[in-house]
Amino acid sequence: MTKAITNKKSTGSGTTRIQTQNRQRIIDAALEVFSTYGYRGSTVAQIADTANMSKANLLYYFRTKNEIYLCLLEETLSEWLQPLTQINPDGDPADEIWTYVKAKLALSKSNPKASRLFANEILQGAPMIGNFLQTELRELVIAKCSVIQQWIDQDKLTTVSPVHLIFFIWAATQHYADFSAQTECLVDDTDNLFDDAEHTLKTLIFNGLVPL
Amino acid sequence: MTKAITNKKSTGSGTTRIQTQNRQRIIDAALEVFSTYGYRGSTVAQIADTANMSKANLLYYFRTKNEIYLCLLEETLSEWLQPLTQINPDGDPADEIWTYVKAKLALSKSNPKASRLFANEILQGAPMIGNFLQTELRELVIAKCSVIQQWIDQDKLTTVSPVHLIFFIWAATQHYADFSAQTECLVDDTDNLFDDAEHTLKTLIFNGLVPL
DNA sequence: GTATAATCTGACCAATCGGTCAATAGTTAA
DNA sequence: TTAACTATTGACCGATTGGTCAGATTATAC
Repeated sequence: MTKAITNKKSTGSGTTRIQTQNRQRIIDAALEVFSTYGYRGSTVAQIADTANMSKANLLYYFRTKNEIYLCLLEETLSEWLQPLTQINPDGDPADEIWTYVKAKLALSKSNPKASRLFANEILQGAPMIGNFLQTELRELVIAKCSVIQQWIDQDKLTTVSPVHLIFFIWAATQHYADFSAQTECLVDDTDNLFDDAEHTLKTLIFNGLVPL
Repeated sequence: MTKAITNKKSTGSGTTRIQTQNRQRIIDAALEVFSTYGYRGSTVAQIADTANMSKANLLYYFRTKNEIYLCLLEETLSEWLQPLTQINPDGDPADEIWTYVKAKLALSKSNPKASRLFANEILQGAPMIGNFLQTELRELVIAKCSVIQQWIDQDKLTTVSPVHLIFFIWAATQHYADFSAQTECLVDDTDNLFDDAEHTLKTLIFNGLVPL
């Protein structure tokens, strides 16, 4: 009953092997291009080149430039937000926050292009994911803010604005992906860049700059 | 001897009144457009429209799109970096750093477009200001890092990596300009956004999250 | 093998891109 | 007023944009 690997489409509603393969090649290329130049600054020809594919063939898999972009955003968004969902209200506040910071920092290191993709999208006023920000992301952030607020109420954390604490973590971690062209110019020891960032971040978040 | 206000160019090397006026109109429009769409995503027609000027006339004042962009970057860069130069080695460390943070936050509030202009440029790999980053900015950052390091050596600050501390301040402050499309979706009280950010930032930088 | 559907391509399209140019309109110092 | 220069424009250019399409090629099921 289960469809074997096949190229035929009409015999079922399934996706062929070549389709799966090529759509992924396109998405990979699109991430490369869109993350660097943003939506408007990228061209389908450039994406096709990067994917080693003719432009016409690319447009056989995705009907428009916009369709590629939306598909790519969707695929990447969940991965990017996953760490935030992992924050556990029942865990130790400092542990939970630090685990989150480390996860975000690791993502910035392992997938900087995803970070730059969103940075470009939001810089341009979030024309495509504006609705997502106002609904799904907003709900998630509100939920996690109330967790943080509870920790504060229980005197387990210093009094801060939860949402600004989250912004701050986003900014500090994604900075290393989004502005890597800059950081790599200014840091001597690029090998230990993320380790040094992690250490400095830990000190700031938990102890502050004032010596005890 | 001094040239009076004039439209004539041949009689001297001076700039006419209309030139000064229109070049400024163009630069203002270019900031608006480039900061939103980045260099490649922006068009000269769009800039001309924003400046209420015909495209041909715009290109009478700036010969190429690239010339507008470079001129705009140059005009904006010094303003953007000015606060960093103001850090005084002889001042009180905490005061100096906090003054810097407040100045950067104020700039993000008053001129978010400039922040987004640089963000776009660096996101795309700093193709135009790469050399500037490697020379002028690098020198300035190294100088200020050694100041911070001295403060640390004198036990006036907790041990952190100075350059990462600077990154951290840049990230946290510019975030509110670069990602305003996001923050405005997620924050309820947008009126006090910068005040709340300032307060949270102060707590984090100087006290950390762990209650005393 | 062969029929059928999936895959791929080059040629092509209208619209837009950055930029030029000759001609026109406006300004200014005499 | 006028002569000389500046400012402005619409029409236009070749190149590139996102996208279409008819037809060639390839893979698969039987």
